[in-house]
Amino acid sequence: MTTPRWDPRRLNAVAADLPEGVTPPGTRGRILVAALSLFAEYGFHGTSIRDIAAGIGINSATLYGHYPSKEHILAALVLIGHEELHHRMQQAVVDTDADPVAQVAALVRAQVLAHTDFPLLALVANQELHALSPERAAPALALREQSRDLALRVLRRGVQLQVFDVADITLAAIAISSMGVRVANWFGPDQPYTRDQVADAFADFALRLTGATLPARRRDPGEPR
Amino acid sequence: MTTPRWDPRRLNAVAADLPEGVTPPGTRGRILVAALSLFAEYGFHGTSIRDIAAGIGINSATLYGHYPSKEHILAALVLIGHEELHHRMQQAVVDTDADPVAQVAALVRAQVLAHTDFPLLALVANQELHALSPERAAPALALREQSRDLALRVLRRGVQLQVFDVADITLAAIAISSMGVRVANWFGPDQPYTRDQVADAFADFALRLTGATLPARRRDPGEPR
DNA sequence: GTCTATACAAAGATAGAC
DNA sequence: GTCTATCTTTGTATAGAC
Repeated sequence: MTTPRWDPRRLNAVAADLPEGVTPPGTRGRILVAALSLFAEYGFHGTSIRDIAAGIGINSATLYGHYPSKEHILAALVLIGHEELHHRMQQAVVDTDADPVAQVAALVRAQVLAHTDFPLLALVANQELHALSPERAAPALALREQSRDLALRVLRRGVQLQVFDVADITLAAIAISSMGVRVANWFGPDQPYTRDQVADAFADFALRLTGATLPARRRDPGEPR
Repeated sequence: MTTPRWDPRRLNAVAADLPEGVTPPGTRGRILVAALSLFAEYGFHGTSIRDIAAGIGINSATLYGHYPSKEHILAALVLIGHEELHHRMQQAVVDTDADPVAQVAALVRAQVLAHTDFPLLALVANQELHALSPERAAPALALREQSRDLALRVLRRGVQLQVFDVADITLAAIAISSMGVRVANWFGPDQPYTRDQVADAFADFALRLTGATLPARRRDPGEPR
């Protein structure tokens, strides 16, 4: 790929952003951001080292002064993406008290907002991880497992406390996280929802899915069910 | 890519299969199946024309006697995938009576089973569509829109009949379909669920998500909520 | 329909000057 | 740190014989 062959259609997002504090200074950081944008749009194999260099106006050879290979650039992005999600989910549990309903809502909100705030990063982290060698994918996979365990623990506890009514917490966790993962594919300026509207709606969906008892809402007051 | 660089990790599935009746006879069909397997595992750009040819023991030049370009092979697969899903969803509604609850369950079951039965096809249709030029992606996108409209119509009617309690049917439809789309990424021989278990569980999840009134289940009988 | 041979472009990566 | 130049491999695709 030298020139984009057609308008981007893979996602509905604009600027390529990285979370605060993780972008390396100088050219290293600019390489990362340019690669993020291209990997998200065209995929790892659909992006050449020359595309990345051209994106920030440097020579392709200069790239190798900062990263030893194209795969190392992807590995850095994939790790940042997984770290950001895991960090937010951990923080969500820390910031919430021991009520399983509140914990599920906080986890789903955290996951959704991570995907609305950094959709390109989420997309690359999820969909291009397979292009990494096992050794370089391992750190991200370890984080992914920790995030999954966190969600499973919250669900399991809610079932034990009889707050939730789920026959299989593994399937429930998969279903809930699936809703969140896909947010990166459709959230963006071409649709009418704010990040908080999506986070609230999906937290509600997740709690309904768990069979948690919720305050009645959105119906005409007094209308019977 | 000449030799696989590492074990497949992108999905949890085995044989590359196409729906009955759509596989072209002879070499054309074998090309399609080989390409399906490779595109699913390594992506469109991660797969070379030589890889596909080697997968069925023919010369790469022979390929061009059957398809004019690599992109045409992908376009054929992407279209088949979207047709299969759309066909199953249409059939699901036709086979179900006018109860919105039954219709949602049937639609979700159809979507889940399409993804459990042809996970590689679903993955390629969803994740590699972006590699097609707009003209060649258009037929699949049209089918996708029809499938989405079908789901929205069912949801809207359920809300009007006050069977469902959803504040925003668009977000509900996105959440429900997200659960189903992701099935292709995790369903396979390495996990303990059957296709019907997943379909049933996800149909249940979807109905809970819509706020539909459901028969009590899975709780000790008589236990109050 | 399938092969051999090959053209031609693009890709990842390195050497060495500034 | 960045550039020019270049090496080498891989990729898409075609020509023409069998």
